[in-house]
Amino acid sequence: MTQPRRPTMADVAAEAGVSRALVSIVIRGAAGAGEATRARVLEAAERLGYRPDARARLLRSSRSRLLGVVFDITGPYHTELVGHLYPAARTRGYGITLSACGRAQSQHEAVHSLLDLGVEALIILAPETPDEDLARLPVPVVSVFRPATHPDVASVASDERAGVDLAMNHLLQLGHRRIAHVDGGDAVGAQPRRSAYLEFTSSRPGELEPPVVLSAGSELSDGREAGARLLEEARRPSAVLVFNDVCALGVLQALLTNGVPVPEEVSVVGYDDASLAALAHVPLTSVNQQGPDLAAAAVEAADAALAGEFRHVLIPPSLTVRASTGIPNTGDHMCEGAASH
Amino acid sequence: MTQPRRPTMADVAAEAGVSRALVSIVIRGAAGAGEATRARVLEAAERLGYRPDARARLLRSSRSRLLGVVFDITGPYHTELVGHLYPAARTRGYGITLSACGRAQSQHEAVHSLLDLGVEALIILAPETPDEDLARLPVPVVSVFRPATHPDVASVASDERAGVDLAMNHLLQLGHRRIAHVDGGDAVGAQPRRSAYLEFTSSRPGELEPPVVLSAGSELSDGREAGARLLEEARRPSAVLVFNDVCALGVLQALLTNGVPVPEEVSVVGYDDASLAALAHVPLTSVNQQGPDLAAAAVEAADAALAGEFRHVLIPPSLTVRASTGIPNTGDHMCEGAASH
DNA sequence: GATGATGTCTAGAACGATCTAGTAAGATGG
DNA sequence: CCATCTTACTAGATCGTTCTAGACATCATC
Repeated sequence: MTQPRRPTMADVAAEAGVSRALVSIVIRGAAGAGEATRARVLEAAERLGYRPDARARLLRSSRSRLLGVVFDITGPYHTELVGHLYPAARTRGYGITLSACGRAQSQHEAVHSLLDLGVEALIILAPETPDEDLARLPVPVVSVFRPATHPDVASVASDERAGVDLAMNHLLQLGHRRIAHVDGGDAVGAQPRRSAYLEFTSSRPGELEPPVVLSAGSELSDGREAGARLLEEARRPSAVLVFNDVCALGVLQALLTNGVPVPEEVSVVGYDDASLAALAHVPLTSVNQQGPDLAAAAVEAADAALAGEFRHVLIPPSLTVRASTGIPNTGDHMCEGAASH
Repeated sequence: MTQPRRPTMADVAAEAGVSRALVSIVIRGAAGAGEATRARVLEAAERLGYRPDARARLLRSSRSRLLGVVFDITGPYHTELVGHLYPAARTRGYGITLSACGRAQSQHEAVHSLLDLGVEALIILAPETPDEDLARLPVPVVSVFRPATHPDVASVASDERAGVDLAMNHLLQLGHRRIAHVDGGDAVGAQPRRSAYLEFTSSRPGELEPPVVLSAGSELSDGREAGARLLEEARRPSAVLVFNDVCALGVLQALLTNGVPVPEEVSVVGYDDASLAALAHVPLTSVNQQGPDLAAAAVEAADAALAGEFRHVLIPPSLTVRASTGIPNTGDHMCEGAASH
């Protein structure tokens, strides 16, 4: 049971018959070592099973090449994005440390626990803190999902307007004329999606009927309630664009349990294309925010921010069409399906 | 934009007019400082906005009181448990560092990145590595979800047998006599649930019909296929216990899309009581693994393992009854009309 | 008054890496 | 042959903590 002490650089140096400093050079892959000794040091390190100690490295080095990621453990889409961040960071030579926030740990606590570890930059998913406070942090910050307004805060977000346009054009081409929106209340991303919806509908007075916004939120229960209210509308919309997938699932439940078939009577479009979108009873058509692209852009933005350039990136989304959308069964449409991109 | 250097212990020491060592004592809350100076040091630290540097602390101290948590970012129940681990660790004076595994990072890599950081112990959710390899790691390991067989690996898991018994007794009491099991293939936890099911059914030959096991997996598609096969059974079971909630959702979809109402024709029980169980079209009755208890036990097991005691804990689960289970409407021994709506 | 227990505080050496400055040896050039 | 540049390497300081050993009072005990 006595565990042998973990080998250090000094051990490798002794094994290879060189100085600690040279081992450091070789391990980092830095210039300044001869080809023969480099091989000898690497072989010694291998033989001893040496791994650099992250604590010491973090403490001493000026560039730790470590990115801190703050995510909300309760947000289903957050964890998906975190999964994409690992490869994105790795290919750019960065490491990643996570800190989760949620009921037990505030975003503020998560941020500071990462700063204490000496991360070079922070990637915060859906930050709650105002941009100006983020700008005051001692390391550059990349705000993901929420576009930043402050010049010293970088941001990477999905192009919400483009996403809404994709969904609305899809419904329009299917022949829908009366399209409602179940919004996300004050959740991150709700406001831009709502205004994109309003602008889309009101800019096409000939093609589309006036906007119908049902105020909801990001939870399943919000969707259920909104779905119930949708059914009470005097002239029921033939399609509905919902704030996100979880909420859309609620709408779906409300419709189906009230005997309104989807998509025959009402088409439903979700947002996020989270894994549960495909899991729904009627698989959801949903706007895909391109997680891998968002992740790659976030790491690149962190890299640029470390060089002093604060980018503001918008990633164009795509639309994943599944079974929850179809041609409306009522009235004056027909043979609209001709248009395709 | 010039960020002021982060204050160190030396700064606090100078501000309070004491030595660095004393500041260390006060900050750690260790014994050996006078009441008056303790207050003075704390006030100086507060004034400068001092926060201890985790890197240096980790590097130097023998007891870092840091637990490394390895979880699978793609497992929906894993992230839920991670959320419970934060408060569990905090109340016991531990900190937590996460490392995710998944497509981009193997469990092995995740483990070693945490070891490089100097964690005192590892909590691994559903370890893939054999126990004997885990026992050889330089820090104690707590295996969560998978009971350990090795004496030098601690483990905390849900009592699968008790969970299956809860579900089966529930169905039995509702009047079901022919109960099938859709299993999880080779997923973690599948084997004990399957054998608990087999034992339960075969130990009650008078009350229950012989076991029907449909081999599946942990994915939605596995559930869909198993659900389709269930409908082809010569004598269709009136209830089915499914490996986990995701898979149960698949079964549910297969049943509903084939016009078999749940729970009127077939009752469905899931496992995990994940948040999506309540999100289903027909909310799932599911076995709850008591996440907060599992998390608390995992941290306590890590604590005990650090003291040399390797515990093997089983947490008793509970059953959350929702709409997917009900009285069977066909029965050799029951009247037909009883269960119809 | 010597002796030992405290209780409070400090100097300085770790921890294991990186970084700065500098040395020694050989190559290049006039 | 001397000056200079490059290449390969090393000694020792340094990052910000914790830890060990000990100093210096104060106080009780013999």
